[in-house]
Amino acid sequence: MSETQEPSELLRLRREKLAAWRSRGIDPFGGAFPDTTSIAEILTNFAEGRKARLAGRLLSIREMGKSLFAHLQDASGRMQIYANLQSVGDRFADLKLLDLGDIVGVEGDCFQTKTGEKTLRVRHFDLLSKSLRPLPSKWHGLHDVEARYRQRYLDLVANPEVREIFHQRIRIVREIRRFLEERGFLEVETPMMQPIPGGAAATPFSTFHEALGIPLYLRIAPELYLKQLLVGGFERIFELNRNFRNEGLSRKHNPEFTMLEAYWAYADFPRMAELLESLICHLAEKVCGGLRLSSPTGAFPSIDLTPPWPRKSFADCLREATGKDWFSLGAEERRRLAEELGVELLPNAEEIDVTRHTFEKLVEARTAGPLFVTHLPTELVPLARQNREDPSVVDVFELIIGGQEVAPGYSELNDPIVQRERLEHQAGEERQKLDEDFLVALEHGMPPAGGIGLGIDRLVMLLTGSESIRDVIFFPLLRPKEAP
RNA sequence: GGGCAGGUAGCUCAACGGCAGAGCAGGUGCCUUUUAAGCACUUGGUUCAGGGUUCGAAUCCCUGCCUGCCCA
Repeated sequence: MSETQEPSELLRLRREKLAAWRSRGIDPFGGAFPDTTSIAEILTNFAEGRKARLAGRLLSIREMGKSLFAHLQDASGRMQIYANLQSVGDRFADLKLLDLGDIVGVEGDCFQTKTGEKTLRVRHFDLLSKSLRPLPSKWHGLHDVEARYRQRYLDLVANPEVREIFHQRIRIVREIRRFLEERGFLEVETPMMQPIPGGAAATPFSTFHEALGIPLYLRIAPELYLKQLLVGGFERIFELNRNFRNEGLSRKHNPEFTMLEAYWAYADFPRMAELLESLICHLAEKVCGGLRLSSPTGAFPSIDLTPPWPRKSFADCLREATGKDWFSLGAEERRRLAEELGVELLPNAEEIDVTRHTFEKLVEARTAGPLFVTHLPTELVPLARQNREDPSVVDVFELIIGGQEVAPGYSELNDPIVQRERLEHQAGEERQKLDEDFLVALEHGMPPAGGIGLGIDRLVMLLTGSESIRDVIFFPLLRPKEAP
């Protein structure tokens, strides 16, 4: 709202009511209102005549002459309140100055209306915060997608299903921490600002440290630091926090996103697959109430997480998808085959990217899963251990659920000489930066270890049936609206 | 970056070349167990912005901004 413009009548009237409260000697932005009970608790342990104090936001008001019904919403739910001339006496007139959206504290006793609704008869009330702007429609909620993301608080007030998704997200994150801690993993924190952004292939955000006079980058992955902690003697660690990638926005991408990485010394990738399988099943049962998920995009009928989940090699997947023994074909044959099967390729795509895109399009996108795809080509995964029998593949898995890559898991590469070569001779789009400090650490000896990464936002999308990453991040990045 | 769809009252949406409307919210009045309360009356618009076509534009055209979806 620009300063010079005449405020709308709606806003003007609310400010007039604000002044009316003040003229009655009441601060419309009141102080504390302690010792309240949650609405959920009162409704659960409801008793006729029970005394209670509640605080929350007014979501509806039904005036009826000398009495009034309203609904109050707090963090735990909503409850009807009732007041009449007898119950609040002189202050009944003040009730007329309340608006939808006002935050009030009430005190009174419980009763049931003749239709059976559990209700609080108000004996005393305080205005705790005057709302100067109207709430979204009380039964349509807030549909405007842009407003929902830009003013998430309105989305949360008006749309209960949105609140529920974020509660689920909170439970998922909490359960991940508990699950790992119960198994002896320690949560650690490593740098978010790194001199060399390593551990993944992505464009970083850059910043600058004035005192040292050096550029720094927001991390694209914590991997190289977590491995240094393995070198230092930590054996089971995880980090569950934000990564940053300076890339486009989409249904599946937000520039900052939450990632779990866990490392387990002396374990290997099959062990990590078991850990991940039991973690995700645990989350589904704990948070979604079962192992059957609906596919968020609607691309698959439903997803059954009942373990054990199948394991299949990358080569076998491609053989089934293309009908040919992919890796025995020449580069030209692969490209031709991929294009015949509808994979779009850039003319200058490197060989490994032809394989990668073919896999993504013909296997990943079509797999409802869950499926552990194992033994990816070595060039695709520079930080994983090569297979003993076949050094052209690495001892890793890629977990696919709902047509999406959900989590990678590795037998980590701990040979410093091979690691250096692999980082120096990378090809294709997944090229990573060389971090000398990391290589020196490996030279001091890193125990063999298994590692996993789990994108939390996409996991939450999957477990809550959300179609967009913006529905599981409170404040997704949007282009800022220009000031008028 | 490309394609498609969209942006109208606080909210949810109509009107699609001919008076800018409805429901809810808001205001006034009536109403002491209502609950999408009810009844009566009623306020509220830079139709995203700018330009063009036209007797006349929310509507058609162009440019820009923002959003969503699909593709890269």
